[in-house]
Amino acid sequence: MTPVAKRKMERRKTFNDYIAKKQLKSTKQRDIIFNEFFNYYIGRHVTVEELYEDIKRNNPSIGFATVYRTLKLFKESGIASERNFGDGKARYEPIRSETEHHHHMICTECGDIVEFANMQIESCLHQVAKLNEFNVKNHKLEIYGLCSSCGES
Amino acid sequence: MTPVAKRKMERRKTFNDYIAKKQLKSTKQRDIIFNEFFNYYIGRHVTVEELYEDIKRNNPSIGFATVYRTLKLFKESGIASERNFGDGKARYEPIRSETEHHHHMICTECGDIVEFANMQIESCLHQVAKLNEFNVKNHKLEIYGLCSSCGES
DNA sequence: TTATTATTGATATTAAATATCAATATCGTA
DNA sequence: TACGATATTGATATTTAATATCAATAATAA
Repeated sequence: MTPVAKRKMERRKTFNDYIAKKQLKSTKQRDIIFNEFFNYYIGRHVTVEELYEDIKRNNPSIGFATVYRTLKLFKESGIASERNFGDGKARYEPIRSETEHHHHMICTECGDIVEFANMQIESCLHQVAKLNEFNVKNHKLEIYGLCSSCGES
Repeated sequence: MTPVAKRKMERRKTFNDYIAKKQLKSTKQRDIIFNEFFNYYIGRHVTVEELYEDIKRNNPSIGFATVYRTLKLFKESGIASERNFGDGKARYEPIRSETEHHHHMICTECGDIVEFANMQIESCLHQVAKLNEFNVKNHKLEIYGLCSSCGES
């Protein structure tokens, strides 16, 4: 099995476990949204509206509210994360790995998003938290500026 | 002159310069809001609504829209920064120094905000940006979790 | 199969951000 | 100091994303 396929199965299991634990039900709509989101949006940052428009093309009967609620469910179950890049719209992104925590550079000119990970930053940050006796659950680092295409760096 | 008083004058000058450059006008309302914001909200993170309610007590004639617009002006002129801690409301904070860039740890239980600065994180981050030929204009790091009072760290 | 309970989709509501606009204040200039 | 051009103000309206509501429907356990 390829690593990608393996990861896909893990996510599905995590989601199923969450469904079971919370005594929720698995539905056709959730399956459709799951597949669309995790097949086509790895490494991307999609708004509820965008995903809804996308899914509607092949599944016209699915409602906006269902997409909205399902993305929240993905987030709650730990297989997706919610991002906010300052344009007033929440964005959702599939979590690729349990361990790797990545961050974003957002170009304020063209909207392009570059992802990066940096172990040193991670360790500094946990050190700072430890000093303050702060129990870290989550963290985000966003760099705003001009990407290589838009500005002389 | 104390450092605080000096900083106050610098901010005022920055703001006046911005006003002049953009051919805006200086008004009583802007003065009132300026004083309230920079006298009482250093190190704090105030919403438009909160500042409006505060100012209204001594200046009942000032409108919400004016407070809203003036905080935007502070931000544009570089003397305040806008923050968003995930509760859907924009918060404004006076910028204390031109050089020091600080970040936030937000307790998801009690809402308490602890500020911190870390040179090593700053330099890592600029290094990453340089590698990607990304021209940094701004950046934010937020750590979410439980503060020392709310959770066993 | 049935009873129970969660889900769905359409729509309504909420709340923050922002736009509108007539009345008014500011400011450079005569 | 008065005038005219222009920005500002404050009340209110509008927009928009997020969320709540609810009757009809689908999923699951017994």
